[in-house]
Amino acid sequence: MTPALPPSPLTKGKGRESGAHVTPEIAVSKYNPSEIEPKWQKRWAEAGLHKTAYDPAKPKYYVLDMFPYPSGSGLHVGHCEGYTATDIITRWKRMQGYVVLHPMGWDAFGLPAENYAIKTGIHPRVTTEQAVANFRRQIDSVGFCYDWDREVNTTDPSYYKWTQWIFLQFFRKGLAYEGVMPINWCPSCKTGLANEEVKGGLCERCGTPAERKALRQWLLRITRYADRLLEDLAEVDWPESTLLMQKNWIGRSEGAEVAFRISGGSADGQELRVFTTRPDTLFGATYMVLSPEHEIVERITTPEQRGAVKAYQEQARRKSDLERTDLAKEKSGAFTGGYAVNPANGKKIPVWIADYVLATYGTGAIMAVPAHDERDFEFATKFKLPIIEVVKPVQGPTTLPQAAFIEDGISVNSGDCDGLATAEVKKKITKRLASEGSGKAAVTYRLRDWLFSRQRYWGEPIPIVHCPKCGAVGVPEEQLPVALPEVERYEPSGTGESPLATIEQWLRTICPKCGGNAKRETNTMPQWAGSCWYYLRYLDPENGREPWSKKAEKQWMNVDLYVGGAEHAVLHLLYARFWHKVLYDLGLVSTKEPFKKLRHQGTVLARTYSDSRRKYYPLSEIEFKNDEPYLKATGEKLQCEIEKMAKTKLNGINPDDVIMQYGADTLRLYEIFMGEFELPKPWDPRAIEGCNRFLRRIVRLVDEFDPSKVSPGDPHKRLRHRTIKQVHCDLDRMHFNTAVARLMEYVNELSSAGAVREDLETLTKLVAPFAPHLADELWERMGKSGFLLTQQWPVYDEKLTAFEQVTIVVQVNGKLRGDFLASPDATQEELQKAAFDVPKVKPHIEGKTVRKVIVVPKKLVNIVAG
RNA sequence: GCCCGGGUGGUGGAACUGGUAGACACUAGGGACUUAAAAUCCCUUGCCGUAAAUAUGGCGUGCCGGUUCAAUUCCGGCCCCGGGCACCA
Repeated sequence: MTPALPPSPLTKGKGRESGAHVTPEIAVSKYNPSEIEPKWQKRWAEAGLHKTAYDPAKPKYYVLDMFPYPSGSGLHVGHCEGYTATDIITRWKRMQGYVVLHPMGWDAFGLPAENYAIKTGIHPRVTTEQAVANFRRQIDSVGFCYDWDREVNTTDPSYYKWTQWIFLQFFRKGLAYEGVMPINWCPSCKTGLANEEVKGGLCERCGTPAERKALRQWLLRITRYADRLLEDLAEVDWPESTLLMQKNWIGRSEGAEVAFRISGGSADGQELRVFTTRPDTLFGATYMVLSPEHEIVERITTPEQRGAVKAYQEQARRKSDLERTDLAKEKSGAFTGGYAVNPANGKKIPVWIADYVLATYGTGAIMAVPAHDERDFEFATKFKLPIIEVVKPVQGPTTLPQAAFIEDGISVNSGDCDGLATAEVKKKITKRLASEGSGKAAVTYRLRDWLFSRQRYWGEPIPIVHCPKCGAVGVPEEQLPVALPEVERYEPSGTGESPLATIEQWLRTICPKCGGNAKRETNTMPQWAGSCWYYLRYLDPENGREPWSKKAEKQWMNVDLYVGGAEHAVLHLLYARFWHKVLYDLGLVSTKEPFKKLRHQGTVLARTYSDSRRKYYPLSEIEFKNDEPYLKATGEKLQCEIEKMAKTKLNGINPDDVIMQYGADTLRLYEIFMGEFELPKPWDPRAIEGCNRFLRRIVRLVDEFDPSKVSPGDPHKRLRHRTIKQVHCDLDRMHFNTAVARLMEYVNELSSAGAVREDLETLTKLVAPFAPHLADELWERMGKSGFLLTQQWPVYDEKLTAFEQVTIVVQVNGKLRGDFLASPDATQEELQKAAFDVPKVKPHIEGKTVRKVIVVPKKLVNIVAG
């Protein structure tokens, strides 16, 4: 029934030289990944196995990795973790009959290549090409099943032609506009930064403190989509923390806009509008604060206060973002001399300026309610401004006058609102303001428009022509792409403009509208631009007439699973969602959201070794005594920590080295066996060994297959079905580590108790998504033909996954005292009776009264006695 | 300061909606095979006791308290680590 297996190519391996004195019969099976992995990669490529063609007869699945920036240092094991996960899912889905789209490409515009060009004069295109080739080689060596026919590269003119085309659609809809405004400027990168790119006052990329600089810039009106970017988060299956970050970044607050009338001075009678989330505290507004940059400051300031106000404005201007955030603990400000009237009670209140009020949020002005806002409280205390309580806690004592009471409560000192609850007062006052024409309900967002221009060379040129007569004119679509010209030097020009501004020949052009002389836009797009729509280009990468066809979009969208680092939780994901919504409005895509399910891989950490001066050393310079690290050269004892992999910390692991030593299948297996996919986890070079051993045991199992060693029949039938079920369910939850553990248990059992053919075939199929090279090799070795990717994923029979007998544990007063075996169908009465008969249980209930017995079917019996 | 994650053996980590804590793996120790080594296989490995042959009692999931017959899991308070935000009115 079971045919004898042909001799294994696996048994050859290294043994070619030793073959002379080792007879095949007693050959120890060898697992030689360096032989079988290239062999199968070659066969897969020759068969075009990973090419995807849409098939309406099959369900579709779109699995996307965040495409990498091809850096010069190559792929690291952190990339491989996410790619391994999506590869496993892809193979698993394909075996289940899905047609799976799983592409890869390059986010290749960016600063490192450009900075390298500035240093060396080598064109970024050249370094990028080299880096891409290296990445490609590395990715292929891990055996990932990407459909390379769909490869995209954001720096390819045939790609950025469409990035520019999309920009023009934005421009046409009024979603891209020019503005001269103080922007975040990184003096080191010599370029403007979007709000999202400044972290704690520092440039996100290089850590240099950001400055303010007024330059002509392009902006995208992302704020117009704030509400939809928020609402549609309800449709997606994303990590809770990422959803929260997006929500916080958009920062919607509901409240009211209130108009205060200025009293006295040259601005007498003018309206001063503020935004507040607490209109209920209007009676407690005892002063107002404008941001130092507010346009009305000029007119409201009295001659006596002019000096102080000017000085304060100057001081605020000089403060960098860093100082405004980190160091601005102590409140500061200046009185303008002007007054405004509180519309609630007609009282005149002073108007101040202070930099704790931001020019860019709300209306750039606030009503200050020191009794119920911490910041206003602090400011009022410092400048001795009146504090009037208008909200009392529903019960218990208030925090005043020691601290502001910021909770909701019951209104006091608020005229006819006294005694009402905060929520009610908010509505009542807003309504009244509206009827008096001095206010209305309002919503404000923290989100700002997206600064979309960079003064850099290595990016997509913004396809705009500046004409003295017609203004900014979009480049006609048939003239796209506006290609990057060759330049002599890559440095930004002295004026802060991009190097493109120095290429006269390229710069000068004809206005598409009037035919007069005009100049090209010299700003380029930020790196995020290309990644805002790459997932759409994969659908139809060769299309020369349009960015993608409607048909392809309908067939493949949404992305069913998107995997990438959590560092993109705000930037890339917000920008891509924004573009997608604009494309939706243009009728170019049919879904509101691009990425249905999103998961982040956890960061891969590794040990670092540093001396007392915090200088890092590579493993090669370290020796271990009693497991403790010492520097070989000096014998100094080193400090060992577990940190994120970084070049500077010398703790990076190159997948090439792992593949050379253990093979790609072992690398893949270890990547996902390390720990839970979404959590950070340390790379332990020793633990890889276990994964390699596991694969070798599988090889032996097949190699030494001997049906006579196993008990008759199909002894592992239930275990087999249970294993299928568990692996399947774990993959569904992306719990790869436990799926592998289940496979290990199965292999352990088969190794000790022998296997039937069915076991080996099932095992090979189950292992295939994880270790595809080895699986295909074993499949062939078992006399089968074809690739496992085209085989059917094993199916389990639910009935057979149940145990024939289950262990029932017996507790007395919650403490484990014994156990017994029972049928899973045993009744509660039977279980209870059996529990009392367990010998070990008896002494614990002797002489006691049984008060209660709890029986949990298939699990336990708890006897409560006392 | 606020908002999220997370604290489980020597180590990485398991444990579905409360029901045998420590699956699976690594390390370490012991043994088998071998001329030897590697590989492989078997045993032990949370801690503390009693017994020391099979055995057996207690403690134990960051800390303190609560709910429950039963808590790694639920609730309240606190400590530590990682990430995000940081005057957003």
